[in-house]
Amino acid sequence: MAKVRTPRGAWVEAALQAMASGGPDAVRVEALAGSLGVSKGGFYWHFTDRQALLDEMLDTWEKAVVEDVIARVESQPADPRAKLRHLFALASSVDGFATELALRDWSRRDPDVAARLHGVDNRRMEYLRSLFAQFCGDEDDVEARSLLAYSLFIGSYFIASAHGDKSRSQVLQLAIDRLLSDSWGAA
Amino acid sequence: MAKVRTPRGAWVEAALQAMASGGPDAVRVEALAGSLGVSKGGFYWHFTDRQALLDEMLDTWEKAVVEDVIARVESQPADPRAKLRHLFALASSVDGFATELALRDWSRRDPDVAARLHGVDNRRMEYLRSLFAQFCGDEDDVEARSLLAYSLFIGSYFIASAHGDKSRSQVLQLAIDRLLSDSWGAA
DNA sequence: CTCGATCCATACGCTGACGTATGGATCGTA
DNA sequence: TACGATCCATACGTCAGCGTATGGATCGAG
Repeated sequence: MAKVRTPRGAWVEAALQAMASGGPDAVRVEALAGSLGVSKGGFYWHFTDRQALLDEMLDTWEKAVVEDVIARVESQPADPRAKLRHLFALASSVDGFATELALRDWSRRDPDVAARLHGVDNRRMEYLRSLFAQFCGDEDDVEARSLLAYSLFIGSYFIASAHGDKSRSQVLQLAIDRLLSDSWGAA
Repeated sequence: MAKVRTPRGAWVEAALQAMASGGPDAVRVEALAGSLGVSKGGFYWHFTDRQALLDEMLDTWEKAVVEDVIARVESQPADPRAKLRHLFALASSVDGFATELALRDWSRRDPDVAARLHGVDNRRMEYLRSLFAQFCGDEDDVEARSLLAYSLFIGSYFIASAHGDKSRSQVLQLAIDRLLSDSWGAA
């Protein structure tokens, strides 16, 4: 009756789950084994040590939140504004955002992780620029809007404040509308 | 010769420093004692346990990054736009931002910390609203700009991407100029 | 100089987590 | 059924970190 296969991928998935809910220090071999219903015996058959699991976990995550997301948005033809709204919708629905926050915190202590996040930020910002540039003439405008958009994405998951009688998603919508507007005056 | 006084405040300060550079799990009693040049013997004279130190540390931080900052901005008379620029300048210069990021990460696992951060966010957003409302008629505009401004503050410390030939502070300036502009069109 | 208050050093017990070693248990295939 | 490949259980050694206990060490006041 005992399930005989706990494949490599199952450990990685459990690790991402633990990372999301408890941060890097919660990714403990014995705890993962417990959540998978097995003992840690098998873990050391798949992985040489804990670090090997962390590396593979980062590989998996990185691909999922950059390449896969961009591919989904690009898969259906639409104008750039619609793609940006689609992007935000995808980002807002990702329940795995906790993982990203945990990784960003971790990156401040681990140079390897920091380098990976750096790459993720650059690829995302480059994609944002490419979309904004399609309806935004001024180069400075493109850069400012891209940074504001990305900041909104990051910040909206961090900031825990009330907005009076408006819901969080309503306020987000207001902000996005303004980021997608035709023109901005500078102060 | 041996320094006889390592006051309570010194432990709190060392804890904040450790929090900034290594996160909550780096706030270890024995490590703090080491960085202060003493053994942990004295620690348990001041504090009942590690949690007591963490609580006092949060009290100290909370006051420093909300009340003290607002008081500094309000201390000199200026128009609301100048105050907002002052606020951003202060925020950008704060070297203790790493502390804030570590606390935000921690808050996802600790309800008490989460409640404190929630309060901090509300007080800061309320202050932003009060400033934007002074030159911004529409209520939705005030809310959207406040959230974007706060997101920019948070996000700019997280996002690690290059901006071509422009420096990070230049791009930030571009974004702030737009947040302070007279009017925005909606998409 | 004495003495109590304040602060520190050292040694200890305990727990949780990593990694190792070794002997199974289960599965696919012939 | 036999057997090798794959996966798991258990016990163990080691180490880091918390909290405790106890005996100092230093300082200010009188």
